[in-house]
Amino acid sequence: MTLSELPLQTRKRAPSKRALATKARVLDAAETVFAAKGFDGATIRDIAAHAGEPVGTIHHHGGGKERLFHQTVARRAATLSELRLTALEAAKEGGVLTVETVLTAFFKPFFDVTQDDPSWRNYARLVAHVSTDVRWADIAKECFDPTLEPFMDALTKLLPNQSRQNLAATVVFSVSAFLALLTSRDRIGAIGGTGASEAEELQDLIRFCSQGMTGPTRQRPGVT
Amino acid sequence: MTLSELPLQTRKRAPSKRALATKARVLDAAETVFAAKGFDGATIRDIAAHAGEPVGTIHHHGGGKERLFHQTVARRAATLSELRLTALEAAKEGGVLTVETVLTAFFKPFFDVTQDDPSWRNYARLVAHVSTDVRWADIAKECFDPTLEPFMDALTKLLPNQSRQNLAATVVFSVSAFLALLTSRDRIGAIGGTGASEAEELQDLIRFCSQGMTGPTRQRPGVT
DNA sequence: GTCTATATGTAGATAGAC
DNA sequence: GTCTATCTACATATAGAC
Repeated sequence: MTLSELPLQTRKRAPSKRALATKARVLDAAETVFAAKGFDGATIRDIAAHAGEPVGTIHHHGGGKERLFHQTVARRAATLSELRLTALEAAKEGGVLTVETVLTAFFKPFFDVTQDDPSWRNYARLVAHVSTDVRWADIAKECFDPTLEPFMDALTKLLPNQSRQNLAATVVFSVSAFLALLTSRDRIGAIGGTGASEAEELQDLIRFCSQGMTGPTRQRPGVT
Repeated sequence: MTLSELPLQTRKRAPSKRALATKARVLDAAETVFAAKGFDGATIRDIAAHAGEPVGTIHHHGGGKERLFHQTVARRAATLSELRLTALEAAKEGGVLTVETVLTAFFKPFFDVTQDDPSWRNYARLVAHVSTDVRWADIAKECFDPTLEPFMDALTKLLPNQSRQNLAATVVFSVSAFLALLTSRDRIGAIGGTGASEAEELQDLIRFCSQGMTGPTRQRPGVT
């Protein structure tokens, strides 16, 4: 992934308002198409058609397919990280920290924006692609791993008897379950019959993960 | 997915021994390449090179890219299903059924073959692709969902107070966590430091999921 | 910055000799 | 059944006019 490690922007003159709007349209279209078809299934032409722009414009703003993909993933990552860290801070100030409140701070902000905004739902599919495919490990490391650390630290304090390895495993399990929730609600419905509300399913997930981490035989450090 | 729903074989004359060997080589190569690069990233030429066969032969035995993919996924699915159902029967006969033993019967057979045989590890990556991408929902339904039902039934009996919806959700969470374990061990290691043994991580997973399923859960009025 | 036209490569698929 | 040669389509990318 050499290309993806290059800086996303080489500093030039400040772009015009119109140019920024075009670039936003390009990234919006790229987000939609990459989310729907993955990196290999998506084509520049497809993205161009979605953006209502000529093919050349996609290359001009995207700087090649791989860099365009990287930019598309990175665009919302900072916002997402901020939402999560803010939620974690709020949880810390709001009272006793528990495994459930930490997991809620991690999951709920992302979940909530996908409820309000369809483009964030697309972004969730994109994140699932990045997390699944080993080719994008560098992008995942850059965009998502840093945010994970404060949460890992909080969980480590709440579960002092667990090995770091076991905790890391359960966190990875939790994140993959979360992405499954964001991307495969239809599948849950197919197996279980008429679906529950999305909010209920988020509660199911948080309970599942926190119980998985603590377990009935271990002492819960606090009460919600 | 019209093509994938077509029967995989239209009955012809029995193929020669040599032809069967060639077809096996084709499917082996397809498995490797599809697992590594996904459906869109893989090319027929790439598969041909891996198989040491000319391009035309891949088409002859594969019947087009989509049918080849379908065949590749289906080939090991029956074996996998049998391993799992046998393990479930053995667990039933072996003593008291618990959530842990049911999950073990589901996870461990697949996990074990990936330990013994690298081609099964490739197959695990392939299964992850199929489970992730909505395009292959039909293939997943055909190859994997039927096996899921006896396990769902066993879990339903063990957790009678849970709604079917909640159970379905936790099963989907568990399966995605399992696939994460099979495909992203490196990632667990990256977050948690020097990794535990694979067997330990399977135990972590089974404990995580069974604890996640038991304990207080969402219940619904009117649901048995 | 934007758009048109085009260069260059490679994809999936097949026809027909062996 | 196996392999060669080839068809057609479309991919990424760029050069250069506006």
